[in-house]
Amino acid sequence: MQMKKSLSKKERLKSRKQIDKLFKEGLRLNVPLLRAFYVVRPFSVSERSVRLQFGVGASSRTFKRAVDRNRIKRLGREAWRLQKEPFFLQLEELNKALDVFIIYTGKELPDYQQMYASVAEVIKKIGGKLK
RNA sequence: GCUACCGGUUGGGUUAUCGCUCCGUUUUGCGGGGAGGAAAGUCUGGACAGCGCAGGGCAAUGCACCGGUGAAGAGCCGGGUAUCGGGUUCCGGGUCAAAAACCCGGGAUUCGAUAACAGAAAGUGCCACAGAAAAUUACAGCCCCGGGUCUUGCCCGGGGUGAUGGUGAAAACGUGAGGUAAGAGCUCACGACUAUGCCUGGCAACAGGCAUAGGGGGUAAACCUUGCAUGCUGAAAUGCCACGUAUACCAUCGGCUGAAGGCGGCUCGCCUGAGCCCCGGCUUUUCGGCCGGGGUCCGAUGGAGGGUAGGCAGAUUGAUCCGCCGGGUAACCGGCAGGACAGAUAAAUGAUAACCAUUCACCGAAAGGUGGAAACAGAAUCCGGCUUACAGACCGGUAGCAAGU
RNA sequence: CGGGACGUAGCGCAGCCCGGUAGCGCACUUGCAUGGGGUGCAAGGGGUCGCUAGUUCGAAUCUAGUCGUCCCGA
Repeated sequence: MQMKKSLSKKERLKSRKQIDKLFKEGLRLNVPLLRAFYVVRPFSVSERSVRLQFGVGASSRTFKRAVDRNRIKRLGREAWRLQKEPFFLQLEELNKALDVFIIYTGKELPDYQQMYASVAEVIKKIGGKLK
């Protein structure tokens, strides 16, 4: 596929139903600063499902101001966008689809470097478990 | 000039690479738009939508000097009044031998700030402690009368008094004179205040003047009274489409008698019999019997329950903003031509790098170099306001300090 | 997006309506009782009443603004 570094609407988790299901049935994974929920689905071309869907969020309990929550989500999306490519290839090989949702669990506003490193770790761990 | 405080305006820019969202065109490229002055708090006023609605009253809530403005308002503008602060000037007093200066008090005028600014003379309540008394009150004191006692005096009883005393946040108009047994707005003069009437100025609030009457503590962000305003709900409103489920149950109404005797409106309640009808199996020559399964109403509206959690409309161009001209003290209004104006929905507006502005620290004689800092904060139906948060820069005002004229 | 409640001692709460003394239980400190501890008894300390203004002579209480915590509505 082209545009390997993009992250359009289709590749983001948008449906409330799907996200609720993910929290309820998905597997959980903790790394410093982040908590990830993920679930592996069988992939079929006929129904227009997407191989890899992603979402990110932060608790409004710990981050009261909307500016800070927006900032965390933007940094999270950016880090995911730049690092998801090898992941995608692995899924294609296995013919599976994957949903991932990341929640920021730190208490203070992160900078880009921290976020990038944490997301990299999440991808590494999930990638290991897929095998 | 510096520092502090207050008010107002503004709320960094350019480029490259990789992305996000909407629109357009074409087709997988290109072009264009993409957070705020507060988007915030949700304190207010509307628009819009659904439901409700004969008329009147009560209740509840909100507002409260006057005029203007506006769709409306607890907004804004102008004016009035009150309080506070400053300046100028005048008068009186104190300090001093005297003047100046300084301090205190008052008047006039001017500048600025603040005000939930109707009513305490409709009624009710409250005013701790202290004090005689906190609003029809007498503790001490003062004065009068009667009685007791030998008189001054003292004691007992009755009465008058709001001047004296100390208390308190607050003590029953102020000053002077008359008056009295002692006293008191008890009376009088002047002054202050309140109410009413008239005159003058003003659209009005109100101000000034004259006359008459009055003696009344405070508190309405205590209850309350008066006047005015307000139907309720709130985009999760509301309309449509798709998906999906159960009319099992209750109420009202209509149709309808059927494969079945009638009613209750559909399996045991009654007449009358644990009934009747259909299908299948077994048995029987048939009638019949036994076993198993199914049926014994349909529809509309509302309630209640269950299901769905997707899409479209609402929904982004409007009481809009910028510019010029005109009117108005101003808020604001009118006219003109051109331009500008996001639309997401687990929710776009971002990341990295460089440079230029702003500013701080250090190095340097300078040019310059090195390293930092940059606030408050993120649209969610849309507007008008209010309130709160805010780095730096610029403008204005006030106060202090330093220097000069 | 729209409603509502609560901030008082280390902890859990009362007082607020209708203004004047801040109180209760547990905990803490000291003493008594016991050989010691627990239990019990007696005494004591500890408070910007979330914060900032206003009304009032006077505010935990009334009013306004503000900060924080929690809850409810598909």
